[in-house]
Amino acid sequence: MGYGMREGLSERNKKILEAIIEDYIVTAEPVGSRAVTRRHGLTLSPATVRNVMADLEEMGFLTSPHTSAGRVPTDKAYRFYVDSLLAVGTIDKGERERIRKRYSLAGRDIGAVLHETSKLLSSVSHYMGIVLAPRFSSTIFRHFEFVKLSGRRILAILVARNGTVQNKLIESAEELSTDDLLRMSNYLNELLAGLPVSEVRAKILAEMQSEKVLYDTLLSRALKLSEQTIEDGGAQIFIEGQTNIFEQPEFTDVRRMKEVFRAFEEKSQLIHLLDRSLSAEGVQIFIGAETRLNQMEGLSVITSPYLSGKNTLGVLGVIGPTRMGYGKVIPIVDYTAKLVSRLLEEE
Amino acid sequence: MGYGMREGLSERNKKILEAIIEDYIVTAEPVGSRAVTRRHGLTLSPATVRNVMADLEEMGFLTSPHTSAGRVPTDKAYRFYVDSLLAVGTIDKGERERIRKRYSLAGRDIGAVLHETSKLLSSVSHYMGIVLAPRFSSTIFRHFEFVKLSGRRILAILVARNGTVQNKLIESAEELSTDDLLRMSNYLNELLAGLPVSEVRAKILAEMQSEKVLYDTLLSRALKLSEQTIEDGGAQIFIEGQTNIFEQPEFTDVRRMKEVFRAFEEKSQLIHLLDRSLSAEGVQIFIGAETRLNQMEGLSVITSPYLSGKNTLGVLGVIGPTRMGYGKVIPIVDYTAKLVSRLLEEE
DNA sequence: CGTTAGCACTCAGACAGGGTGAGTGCTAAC
DNA sequence: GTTAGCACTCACCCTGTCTGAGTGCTAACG
Repeated sequence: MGYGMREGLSERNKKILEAIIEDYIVTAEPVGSRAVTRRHGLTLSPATVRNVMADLEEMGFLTSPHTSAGRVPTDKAYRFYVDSLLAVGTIDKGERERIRKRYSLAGRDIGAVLHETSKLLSSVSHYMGIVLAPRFSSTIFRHFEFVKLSGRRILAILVARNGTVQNKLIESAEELSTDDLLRMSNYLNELLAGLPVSEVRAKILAEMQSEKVLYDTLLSRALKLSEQTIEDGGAQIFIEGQTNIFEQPEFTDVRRMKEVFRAFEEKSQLIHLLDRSLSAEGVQIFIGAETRLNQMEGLSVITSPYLSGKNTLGVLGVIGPTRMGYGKVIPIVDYTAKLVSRLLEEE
Repeated sequence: MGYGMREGLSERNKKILEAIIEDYIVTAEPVGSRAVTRRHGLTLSPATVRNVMADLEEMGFLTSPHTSAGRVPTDKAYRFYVDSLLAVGTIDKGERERIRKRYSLAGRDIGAVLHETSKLLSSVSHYMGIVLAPRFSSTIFRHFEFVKLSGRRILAILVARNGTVQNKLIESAEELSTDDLLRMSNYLNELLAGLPVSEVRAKILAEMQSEKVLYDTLLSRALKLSEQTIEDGGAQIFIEGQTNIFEQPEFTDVRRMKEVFRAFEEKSQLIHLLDRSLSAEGVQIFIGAETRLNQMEGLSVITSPYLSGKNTLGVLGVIGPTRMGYGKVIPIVDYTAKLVSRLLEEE
């Protein structure tokens, strides 16, 4: 047989595997030995290719849906392809221009930028675009404000330096005057200035113990209220272009479709997946089962974190079929992540 | 023929039409003459029923998909059914209890309540739940705040009396001190106190002309900035349970499904539809083409506005197949609308 | 005259059989 | 090691047949 050490593929075998994968990516149909010879002008006969294919199947790179169909790449094949075979293209200039232009409208609002990003990723890749927004707790505290709505109903507003806002309705034990609220705000603003939001809670709890506060009911009340306000609102996620998967032939089956949509209805799992790639550097690729989500069979995820300075803020990416145009999508995700990073840089 | 004046259906014909519709609602399959006699213990022979069915078809209440299938109700039939035949059930006590309980967790935050509502409508009806949130412009002004983020970047925050918040990032022409911003906020808060948000813009424009302002650059700047802030953020809409339509046999076809999901991806049309029923009183029903959305073929919408006092705030409802359990869903929508109204009452 | 039984007719859907073509694995020759 | 040749497999398509549900019409009935 034509391969040397275990799992080491000969050059020729790699070429053939690559041809099969790329053929399958465009046709979405099992690839036969004949098709492989036609494509990529391999000067081999179909019979030879068949021998190689049999080997590749044994090694777990290919399967055939039934005896007389061609071969289909497995997740393992895609993994190998992405790691060793794929020449990641560069994003072409026109495309880059188009992407950049889309942002000129979005303005500076971080939410708008991220929403636009997910739409953009979807429309450029023709798959689904996803963006995990920065956790509020990863921002820097900027401003606290209590607004009295009526009676004991108070709206607490928390502003971060990057312009994101979190607000919560709280019901205080007794009615407070506007003046009291103002003083409370001032106190908290001073106390918390410049702190990462993630540390705010600890700071508040610490302060509660301090002598100064123990004897000042107003301050202690302020702390109590603010403590109620701070709660990570949960990760926000933008998913766009879900209907694009209707175009993918492998999902024309209603059963599969159902599964996929169900998976996206419950976003928490997806968030979990994105969280995992939050700490990674650069583009990450999850193929099929590697996502560790069982409803994601047949789907791959390409992600990249985006940052501001050297702080990782969130993750963006594309979800598509495992049979995805990796060569094109990877640079898109990469470029977009860098662009978003730049846009959010100057806080 | 057995019917009197034009379009006036004899009692018997009504009974038969009703039987057909109700049969079709549960089976989702064309109803044959035989099936009609079996159900509802009509003491008629199939042959007689066939005659009646032929008449009903001619009148536009029924169609047959092909010669030897049974009959299927048309939109017109559902309309007639809903208007004249349907005995609207009452919502049973257990159900009511279950619904009420769901809200105990949601707290008072208006966004949370509405989101919960759409989920609830979906899960109780087994169709899709929709909620159109109140337009921000329909709220009462409560508080303005400028927060300086960095350099010339300012976050403008607008709080309404009901606790909703709108914020916008603006870039001022020149750098302003925190003090300046505070004075600007105070000025605006005084100026706009108690105004409906819809009138705020006009007020600002009017004030810009006043003498007092013309000679005070700070004030005029404040007005300019605030004017940039006020823009109706567009209607917000919650849609939940989209995957429920996978269960409906008439949508197992991938083509149909695609259409429906596409329709919901572009929400503006849906918003337009809900806007129309905003001014109506009580439960409204749109059957198929009555929605005036062509992708909504085969779907009906049941809506009801919810209010606070006598101010209409928004609309909520259910989207399901025309072949929907109207008798059950109508009271659910009605009850939920009343409940939500009560929850949002005490601002 | 409305109602009904009977009957011929229609048509979608299920089923079976034959043909086709793409593709395979094996073997023997190059 | 490579390739031509060949027998074989199997999904898919096409076709024809059968079945059953349902219809419309007509003639008889109370």
